[in-house]
Amino acid sequence: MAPLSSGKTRPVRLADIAKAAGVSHGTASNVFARPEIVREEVRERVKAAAEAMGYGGPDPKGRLLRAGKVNAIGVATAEPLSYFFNDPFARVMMASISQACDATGAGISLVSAANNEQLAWNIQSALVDGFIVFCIEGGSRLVELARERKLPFVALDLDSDDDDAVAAIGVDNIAGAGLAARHLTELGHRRFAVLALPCADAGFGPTTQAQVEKALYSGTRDRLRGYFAELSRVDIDVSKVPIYETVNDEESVWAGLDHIFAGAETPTAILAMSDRIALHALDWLRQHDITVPGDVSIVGFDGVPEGAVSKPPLTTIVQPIAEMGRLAVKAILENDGTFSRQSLPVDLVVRASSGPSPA
Amino acid sequence: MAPLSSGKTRPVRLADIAKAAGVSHGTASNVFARPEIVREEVRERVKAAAEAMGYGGPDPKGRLLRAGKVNAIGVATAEPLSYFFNDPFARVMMASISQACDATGAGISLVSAANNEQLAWNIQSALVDGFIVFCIEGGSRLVELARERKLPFVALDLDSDDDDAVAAIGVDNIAGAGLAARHLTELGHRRFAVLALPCADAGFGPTTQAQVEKALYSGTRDRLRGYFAELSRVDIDVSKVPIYETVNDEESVWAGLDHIFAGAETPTAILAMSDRIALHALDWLRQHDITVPGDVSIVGFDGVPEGAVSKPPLTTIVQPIAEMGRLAVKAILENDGTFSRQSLPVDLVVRASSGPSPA
DNA sequence: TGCTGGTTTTGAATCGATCCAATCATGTGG
DNA sequence: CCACATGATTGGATCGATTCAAAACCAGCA
Repeated sequence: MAPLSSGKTRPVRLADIAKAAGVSHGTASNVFARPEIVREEVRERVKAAAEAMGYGGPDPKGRLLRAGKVNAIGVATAEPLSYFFNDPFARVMMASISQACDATGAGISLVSAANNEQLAWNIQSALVDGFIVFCIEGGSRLVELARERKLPFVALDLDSDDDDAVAAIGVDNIAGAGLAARHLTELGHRRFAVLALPCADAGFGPTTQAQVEKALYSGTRDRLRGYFAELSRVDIDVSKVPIYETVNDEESVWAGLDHIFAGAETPTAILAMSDRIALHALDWLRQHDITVPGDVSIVGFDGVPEGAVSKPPLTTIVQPIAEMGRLAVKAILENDGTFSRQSLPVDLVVRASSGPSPA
Repeated sequence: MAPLSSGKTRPVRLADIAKAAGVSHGTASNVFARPEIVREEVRERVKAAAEAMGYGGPDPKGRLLRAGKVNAIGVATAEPLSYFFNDPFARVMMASISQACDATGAGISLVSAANNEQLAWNIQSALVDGFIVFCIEGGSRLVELARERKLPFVALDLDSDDDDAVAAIGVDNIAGAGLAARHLTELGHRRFAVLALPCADAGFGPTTQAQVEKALYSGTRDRLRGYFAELSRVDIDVSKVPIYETVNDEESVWAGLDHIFAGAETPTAILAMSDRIALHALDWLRQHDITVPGDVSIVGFDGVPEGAVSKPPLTTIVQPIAEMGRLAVKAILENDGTFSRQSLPVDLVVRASSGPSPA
């Protein structure tokens, strides 16, 4: 019942076992960190003491402060954490990021929060050597927060192009979209519709080229520019092409198709700004007995694995997702301050969702 | 060129800005941690100094040591990190773990390594408050390592039942397997085959009941026990039921089916110990023009979402994956030392991969 | 002026390790 | 028997913050 010896058990520290083994804390530390430099007899004595006192090995918390490096990279998003495991694009990207981390022995910390104060705190207190930021929506605030930490970071998806100071990795959206459109025009299509990604945090519904030009998210804007540049080239009147802004989910995509196919002149070709949109569209078309690619052709964007096994398999613009992940990890770990923005090439992969125009 | 003023810039510390602002480090700390208790004038001065010197806010590394709690849980596996994003079961589990973490504001650290020394180090140096261990294969070593850290931890999947001291969350494999078998016997099936999960780290190939009884992984063993108990109950000679041990991938499952259907008396019902096995089996059967459930019925185990959209949709034993994740996170965060092992109930979900016996 | 009560600010102690220059011990060659 | 190289051990300094008891400050009042 002595005031100090009773009470809750404090976890054992390195210093405790050093004292118990009758050596200095320096030596005790060496037993764990560089066992070869301490005499066998002493080493055994210290290890025995550690065992006896239930010491769990040097606490990384302590080591961390001294070492400076966490050896883990943070992956941040404004979505809930489960986004990383549910969204197809995120999953492929994460798989490639984790491969790169495995290769270098770095760990991964998932950072997120749906609500805002939480998010700020999570970013501010994340124990990481750098951030990879998923800029899907509302990315700018995330980037701002990450940058405030003054840690190396890269944004994935060159979303907010207003700020050239942020390091970012993305793809050439304009060229990719051009590829998709050209593929369809070469198949003879003349009547198009666009299922767009979000332009801002607003919601979904029909929109116009002018609206999209003002879009908050440059990815959306650039893909539309790519589409339209190519369509204009073959004298299609882009002002007549319906554009429907979705939020990348089933509900908004289906609403978009309801809207698009309600018109008098229905399209024979659909340009979808993401594979997820395209896959939802495929479901809608099947349910409405519109055959693909017989009646309507559709081309996606991203190149997620689901596209390869859908019915029919999806023609799409594939992003070099694995390469992007690898580069992002490399940029964080070998951060030499020189990295800035980088735009990777994309590829058209023709599968069975596109075919000659019916007319 | 003075020896101290030149050279590489050291990151700014809280103490630096305290000095610059002419206050003590204690006050400077308060400016960030409890702004309301410091006089406005001082607060602004400190903030201005921080801004001017490019201070990124209090470094979590420092805070951590004092605070003691990391506020993150580690999820460990012996597989490569990408396992978390590629394996269907792991993904669903992770999604539910991450939801639970989101709700409490905890972060997630992914810990892994394919090779062994790396793994040990990764576990030993992970900055986490506790571990959730995925015991798929080679789980015992992982559990050992995790336990050595003397942190709270739970094993998912009650794999190594030899050791009752480890906290674990799993399902009643015997009852679940029984449910699967009974469902098929009630449909009139008499000729069975079993596609098993791994028994040990060995490889794959045909095996026997006696072998499985000695299995390293109790999950595999218990599921077989559940199957056979039920089959015996309706007087099926289980010694004649072929068992093929797979490694849960396409190659081994297909090899298993090649083997099973090479025999004279082919089964009308297949018991698959995982949905992943069942889904690969579905592919094999389709390629061999064996209709499901016309010629052969199949029942899986796990309840992954892919099973609901396969062709045909998979009859399976669903595990309460979400509940398991929630419980695991709770066990770590509210660790009061009382938690031990917990076995959750499973459900039979009948879909279209099972039907009456053809004969 | 001295005292009281309240709000701010200070600075030493702490968290748990690692690092490194100095010290101590031991053995070898001259 | 001393000088010196080699190897093992020590203990103070450090990493970057937070905490809290004590001191300082200030205003109001007798």
